[in-house]
This record gives sequence, C-alpha cells and structure tokens, in this order.
Amino acid sequence: MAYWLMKSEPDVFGYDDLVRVKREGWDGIRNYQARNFLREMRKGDQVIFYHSNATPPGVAGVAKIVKEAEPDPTQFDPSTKYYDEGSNPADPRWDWVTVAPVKRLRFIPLDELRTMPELVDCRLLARGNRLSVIPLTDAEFAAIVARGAR
DNA sequence: GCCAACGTTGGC
DNA sequence: GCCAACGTTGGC
Repeated sequence: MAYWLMKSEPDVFGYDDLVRVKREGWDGIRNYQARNFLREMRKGDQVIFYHSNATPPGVAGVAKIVKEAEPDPTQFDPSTKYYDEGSNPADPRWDWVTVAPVKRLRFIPLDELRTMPELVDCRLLARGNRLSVIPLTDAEFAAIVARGAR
C-alpha cells in the first residue's frame, strides 16, 4: 500500500465536506507531476488530507483511494474553471481519483508539522513547494497519524 | 533550445 | 495584500 498527501482549500472543499458527501472525485489537478502521482494511486492507498490556503494550514484527516485514476470530466466542461480546451477526448490530458474519508485527526497545524523530526525530508515542508499531490513514506504517514491521534 | 514574461500556489 | 517559488508560454 502506498501513502500520499493531498492538498485542498477548505473554503472550497475541506475534510468536513468529504465526510458529508462520503466520496468525491478529486478534480482540478492541472500539473503534470501531480497527475502522474494520481495515476500511480491504487485502490486502498491512504491519503493525508491537508488544508492549504487556510488559517492556519494543516492536516485535517485521513482519506483513502476508492477509485483509481480516470479522466477528470471538468477538463471538458467549459462552465468550470478547470476546462482545458487543449485536452483531446480521445486521449484526455487530466485525471482524477475518487477518495473517501477514513478518520478525522486532531487538526495538526503546519507549525506543528515543522517540529516533527519524522518530516524533515517531506516535500510538504520544502521551501517553495507547491505540489498538491505528494507521496509519503510509510514512516511519514505513520508519524502524522500518530500525532493526530493525540 | 533559451529565456523573459506571465500566471498560479500558498504561506504569511 | 504581498511576495517567493516555480511551472508554463511564446518569441526568437
């Protein structure tokens, strides 16, 4: 099983929203590196749900992959801000995965994540990091879950 | 292929 | 609202 961290802006879609809707297509990924990670995800992989652009930013809970990558329908929908006129329906450029909630964690603010020795090498904390889908090691995932269980 | 301009992300 | 980081675009 693989582990991931995915960012979402809680003003748009937060962990509470995931709990409410029970499963959600993770739309709007428009970065090739992030897309390639989406394509590596397998059903059952565990995901740390991170609130970005929030006050404060931080980890909100655990989710899981319930459906593997398939074309993100918003790329073909001009009414959404994720529309990509350059994407060919015969060979779609962007994918989404479907996620479901697993467990809410005690909210772990970014400042606290920065104090965790297990996360010193995590891309989330790297200067200038903007990637919204990040692979985690087993140890990083376990440390975050343990921290959020306190 | 280089690189300047531009747009976006995301913390603060 | 500001700005650092960095990905993308497009002229050459």
